[in-house]
Amino acid sequence: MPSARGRNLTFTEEARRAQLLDVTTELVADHGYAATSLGRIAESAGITKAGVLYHFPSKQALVEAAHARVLSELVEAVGAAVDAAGPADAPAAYIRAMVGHLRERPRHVRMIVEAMTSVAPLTDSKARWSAVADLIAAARDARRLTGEVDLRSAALVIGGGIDAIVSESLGDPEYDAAAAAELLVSVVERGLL
Amino acid sequence: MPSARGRNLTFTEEARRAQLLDVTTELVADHGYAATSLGRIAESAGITKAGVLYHFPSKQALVEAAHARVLSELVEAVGAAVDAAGPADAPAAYIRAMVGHLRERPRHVRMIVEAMTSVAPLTDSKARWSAVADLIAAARDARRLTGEVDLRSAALVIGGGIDAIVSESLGDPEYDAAAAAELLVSVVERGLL
DNA sequence: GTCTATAAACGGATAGAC
DNA sequence: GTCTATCCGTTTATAGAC
Repeated sequence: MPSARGRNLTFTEEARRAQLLDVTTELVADHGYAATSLGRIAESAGITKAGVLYHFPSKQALVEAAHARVLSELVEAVGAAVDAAGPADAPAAYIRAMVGHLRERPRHVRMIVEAMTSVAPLTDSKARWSAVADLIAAARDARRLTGEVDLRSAALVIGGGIDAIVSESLGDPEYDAAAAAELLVSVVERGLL
Repeated sequence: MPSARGRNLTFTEEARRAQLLDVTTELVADHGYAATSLGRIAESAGITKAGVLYHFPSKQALVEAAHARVLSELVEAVGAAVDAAGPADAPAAYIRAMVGHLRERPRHVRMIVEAMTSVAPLTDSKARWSAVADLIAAARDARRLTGEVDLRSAALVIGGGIDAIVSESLGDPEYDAAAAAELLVSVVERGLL
């Protein structure tokens, strides 16, 4: 597979890049974007600033790459769960997969938040809610129900609810996020939303 | 009223502080915490960096003060709306007041987000959801209903839903946030949640 | 009360050796 | 591929004049 550098990568180069994405995700998640300097990234990876900049053209490019990798992992996991469920159960599967995946990856959550607020503030919100809205519409269809509520608002509330549940379980590992996810599922299944 | 500086403030000093809180809120909301230097704050206020640091001991203290002012304005407005409503209607009043207040103050929203992620990452989430949980419990009591769902999770989902609605209306002023708020209200009134 | 001037450190990024 | 060395801009904060 060709890479972003326009040629094939050696194995060691590939390994370095993966390592840099790892340490960047960890540092940005734990200390924030602003507090994560190239120097700290280099130190954590065991090389120098210049060494880091050989693999990625800039700090921003590196952080964006780390962000993209975290995001693609999420959409892959959730997508698989949704596909495994039938259309009628897709919304429930989505909620459970999102909460389940993110709750187990606190650093991924913080990485996403940090990247959204510090490097990609213009992330298109529609990309997220419209996917959920489609799931709800398909589920209604599969169950031969006529929806009463606005799909966009329903999808937004579901997304916000998921975020709040995940965020809470990050701060309090004792919190039963799975039960909270079921609460959200029950609301969706009962028609509102 | 005694001030944080331990003595009474002159009128001009009070005015300067208020002006600095204003410009700081504006700059942090528009450009983010990291991109808001003391130099830019000073320039916007028409004084110098050293002048700013006479009024506030550090950049962080200034931003925290601006954050606190925005927050207290929010809790005052929402608190008044909740108090004006009866206990039975308090949850609905809370949702409407939150969405209404924040939708009209995009910069306050961004200021709060920026401060939460960059200067006060350890904000106690319980302070927010427990207040909402209390409102729901009191409303159930006033309506002689027995709640079935976990109050904490219900409060979290409501809060997350409000955040998502407000955030969406920030990015798309055409979006009918008031209607979305009514959707959330109807969910609460119908028992779940 | 606000300024000038400056300290002292840190940031990202580049050039070129090896 | 990674390093050393360095540049240059920017940052917060302080000292002391006015």
